[in-house]
Amino acid sequence: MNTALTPTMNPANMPPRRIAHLDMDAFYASVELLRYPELRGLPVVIGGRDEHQPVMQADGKRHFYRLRDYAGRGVITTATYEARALGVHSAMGVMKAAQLAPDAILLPVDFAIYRHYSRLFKAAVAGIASHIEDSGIDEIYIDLTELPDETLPLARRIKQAVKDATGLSCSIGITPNKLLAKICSDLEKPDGLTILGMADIPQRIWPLPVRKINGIGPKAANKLASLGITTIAELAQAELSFLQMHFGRSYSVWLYEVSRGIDTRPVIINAEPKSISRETTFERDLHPRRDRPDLSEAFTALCVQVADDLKRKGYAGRTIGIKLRFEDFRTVTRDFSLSAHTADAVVIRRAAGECLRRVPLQKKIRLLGVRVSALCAAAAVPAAEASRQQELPLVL
DNA sequence: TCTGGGGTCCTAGGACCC
DNA sequence: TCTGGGGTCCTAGGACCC
Repeated sequence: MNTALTPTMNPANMPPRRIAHLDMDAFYASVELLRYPELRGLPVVIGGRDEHQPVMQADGKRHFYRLRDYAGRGVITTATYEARALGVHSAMGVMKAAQLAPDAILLPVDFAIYRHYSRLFKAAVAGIASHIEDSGIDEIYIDLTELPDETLPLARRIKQAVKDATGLSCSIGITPNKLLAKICSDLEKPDGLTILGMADIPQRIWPLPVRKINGIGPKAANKLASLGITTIAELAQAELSFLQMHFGRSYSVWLYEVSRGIDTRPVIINAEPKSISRETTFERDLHPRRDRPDLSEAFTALCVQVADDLKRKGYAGRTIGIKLRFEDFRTVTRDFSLSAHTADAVVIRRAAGECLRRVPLQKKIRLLGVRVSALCAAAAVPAAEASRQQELPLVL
C-alpha cells in the first residue's frame, strides 16, 4: 500500500470526532410488519396505492394484495430482505418487480405511521445523545464526541433504546466523520454495529465500490468506470490533476478528499427547510388542451396543498416554481420571484399559472409539481411586505 | 408492462450594482 | 469612442439522496 495515500488523520489538529450514523433497517417494511406480524418471513414490498389496503375477510384473516394484482404506475419504496433476495429493490418500477416476484405481498405506503415511528426512534436517541442531525425519515447523524461514555457500550445503549421504543432494529456506524459513518452503518446491515478509525480505511473502505460513497451516483460512477476506476482504492490512487481533467473544479477536489476518508462537515442540529413542494404523476399522461380541466384542477390542488404545508409548518416563500414532466420523461422547470413572501394559495396559484404560460406545451404531461422556495419563518415576514402580498407579478 | 415524491446542492449565464 | 472586476440576485437544469 502506498504510504503517501495514508489518510490525513486530522487536518485541523483537533481530537478526532466520534460521529455516528444510525439507519433504521428496511424501515417502512419493518413498521408494516409490526402491524401485520403474519407477514414475517415473507417477501413484502411497500409501494401500492390506498386501494391495496389489506381487507379483513369473513374468516377473520386479512387478505393481502400480491404484486401480480398491481396495474399502473409506481415504484417500490422499500422491500423486506426476503423480497430483496428475489431481486426487488427500492426505486424499481412496481410492474418490473411484479415480474421478478409476482407472489410478493404488496402494501400501500402509509407515511403517517412511518413519521410516527420516526419520531419515536429519534426521541429515544435524543434521550441518550442530544447532538442529532435529521437526515430523512429513517436516518440520523449523532455527534458523540462530547459524551464521556466508551463508544461500544454507548452504541449498544442507543440500539437498545431504539428497539425498546419502537420494536425495530437499526444499524449504526461510528467513525471520525459523517462520510465514513454513513458508509459504515451499511457494512453489517441489518442490526449492525461498526466502529472504524482513520487507520481502518485502507482495510475496510478502499475495497468498496465508489458507488458506496454518499454523493457518487449513477452518472459519476459510470464516468469513473469509463476511466478505469471502480473501487474507492482506485479513486484514492488517482491524481488530483487527473480528476480535474474529467470533473468540475469542486467535485474533483471533493472526490480526491472523500476517497481518503476526509470530511469535515459538522453535524447540523437545526436545519431550516429551503423549499416546500408538492407534485403528482398522473395515472395517464394528460393532453395540454383536451385534458385542460383535469390539469387545471390538479394544478390548483397542488397549490392549495403547498399553501397548507407552508402554513402548517409556519413558513412563507417568495419564489414560486413549477415542474413539468412530459410523456418522454423530459423535465422542465420555471420559477418566478415575487416582491413579497406568501403562503396564500391564490397568490401561489396565480404566480404558478404565469410560470406555466412560459412553457411550450407540445407533448402530453406526465407529472405536474408546484414548489415554493426562498422561505422565511411566517412570523418574520415584515408587516409592510405582508400588506403587499396580493400584488400581481409585474413583469409577466 | 420502465422510471414516485420530497428534498438539497451545484453550475452557469445574464442582469445589475458599485 | 472599447470591452476591468467583484458581488449578488434571478432563473434553468441536473445530479444526487432518502
